[in-house]
This record gives sequence, C-alpha cells and structure tokens, in this order.
Amino acid sequence: MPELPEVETIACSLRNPVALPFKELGALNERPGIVGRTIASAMVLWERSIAQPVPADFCRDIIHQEITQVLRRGKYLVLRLTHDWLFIHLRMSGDIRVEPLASENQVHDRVILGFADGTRLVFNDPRKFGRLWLVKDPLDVWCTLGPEPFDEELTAECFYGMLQRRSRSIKPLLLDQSFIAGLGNIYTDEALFLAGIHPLRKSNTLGPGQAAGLLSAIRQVLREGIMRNGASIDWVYRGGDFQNYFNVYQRTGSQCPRCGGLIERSVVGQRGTHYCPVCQPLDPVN
DNA sequence: CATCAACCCTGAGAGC
DNA sequence: TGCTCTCAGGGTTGAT
Repeated sequence: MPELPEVETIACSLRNPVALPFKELGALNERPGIVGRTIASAMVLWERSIAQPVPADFCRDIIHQEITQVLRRGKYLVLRLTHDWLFIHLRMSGDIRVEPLASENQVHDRVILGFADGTRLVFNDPRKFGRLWLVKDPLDVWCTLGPEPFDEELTAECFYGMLQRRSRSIKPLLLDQSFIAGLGNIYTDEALFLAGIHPLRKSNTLGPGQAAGLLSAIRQVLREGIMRNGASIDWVYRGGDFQNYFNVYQRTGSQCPRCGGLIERSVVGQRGTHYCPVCQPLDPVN
C-alpha cells in the first residue's frame, strides 16, 4: 500500500530520467518520464475512480494539457498540467503504468490517459479505493494536509509543540494526514519501534527528547524506504524491497531485533499494529 | 476534540 | 479440489 516512500518512488520514475536520484533503477526503467507529454485522450473505465469533476468533464478538460511537472505531497502523486492540477491518490492498491498507446488493457485498469507521442499512462487499481482529482487550485486538495515530514521548518521543537497540543494515542495521530502527511501503517509502526514508543502512548505525555527522537525515527524509516524504492508488501506494488528490512511490521511472533523478545500484534485505531512490548513500554520506568 | 464504527473493494489465506 | 468465510488497508463520514 503506497505510503510516502512508494509514492515518491513512483513520482521519481515519472519525472524525466535526469531527476532520478538513485543509480539502481531496476523496474523504474519501465516507467519513463512523462514530463513534457501532452494528453490527447482520456478514458474512464471505472467512474468512481474520478473524484472530481464528473468523469465526462474530467475527460473533456484534461485533453490537450501538457504535463509540466511531477510532484508528491503526502501520499498524493501530483501532476502539474498546463492549466490544471491532476492529483492521484493510490490508496491501497493503486499503481501507475506508462506504456505504448496500443498496449492491451489489463484487468483492473481504471483510467487511461493517452499521450500525443504514442504512449499512455494507466491508472490500475484492483480494490477501487484510489481516486483522481482534476482541479484548478492545488490548495483544494492539499490544504487539509499536515506538514511534510522532511520539511525543514518542521523542527524538533515544532514537532514537540504539535504533540503537546493533542491528547491522542500516538499511532492514530501519526496516521492522521492532517497532523503529518505521508505516514501509513507500515512506516508508523516502524518509526514507533525505532523511537521506542508504545503505539497507545498519549501524544502530550511525550517529552521534548522523545519528540525529537520520534521525528528523527520517522525521517529515518522514510529515508530508508525511499532508498529501497519502497516496500512491496501488497501483491500490487512492485519494485521496492523495503519489506525485507522491517523490524516489526507483519513480524508478529518473530524476535525483536533489539531485545530478542517477541513482536506482538494488536489493533489500535482500527489498524493492525506491530510492536515490541519490551522496547516500547507504555509506562516507561525511568 | 477524541474515539469508534461503517463504508468502499478485492483477493489472499484459512477452514471445511 | 473447490467452496465459503474472514480480513487487511487509507481515508471519509457520521455518531457518540
């Protein structure tokens, strides 16, 4: 399920190759850059994949626009067009293909944008949770999002203040995209493990040092995820191998790499949650 | 404001 | 083998 590192990986692959930051391209070569291509046709195979505007208007308005920039904001893939902005949220199972225009449709293809140069971009989404928005103003979509984890203005002091102002369990808070953008279940569990913080810990009981440690842990797991081109844990997302480096996520019953105890699983905020009860105590003894 | 349940979906995996 | 059942997962919405 694409979180920040997975979306960043896809965004990199959709930019022109010069923007690729990593030497090991692998599957990324199958998704050449799309910056500079002009949309010549649009086909919606599953109407509910289009969040805004209605599909007919979406198809009419997006045609003839050039893709001028590929960005990422939180878990959104952002395509800047000549006049509008195209936001793509992959949710659970979405993926993007770039291929020759004459390619055969595949099962679960939902939206197809044909380019004037004879290629096409395909939005494929088995579970149909993903959405596309075509908007005039990017703020329409991302104004509700919290800060980017790598934003330099997000200092440890700032993050501590954000945690102090809330009194929620830390895990659901980190998953809340209006609090901080880009974290999903995998990277939240991994970050809390690195920081040694229990998922149910109330945010406003964390000290300044713990806040700084948590922010640093968040950045570390995200950076490692990006370096490994994301995690391929669902059968849909391909290319990354961060799933081989999880400390706790989906490792219930395995040994904690730090203390050797057993990783436990519980449900927190309707989400499967993996943690080490020894390294992540709810009530620190200190 | 915080918490919780339901909803949207499919396919993988378990159980029979 | 093949059927049915359960479940995961992000984000939104509505109820408490």
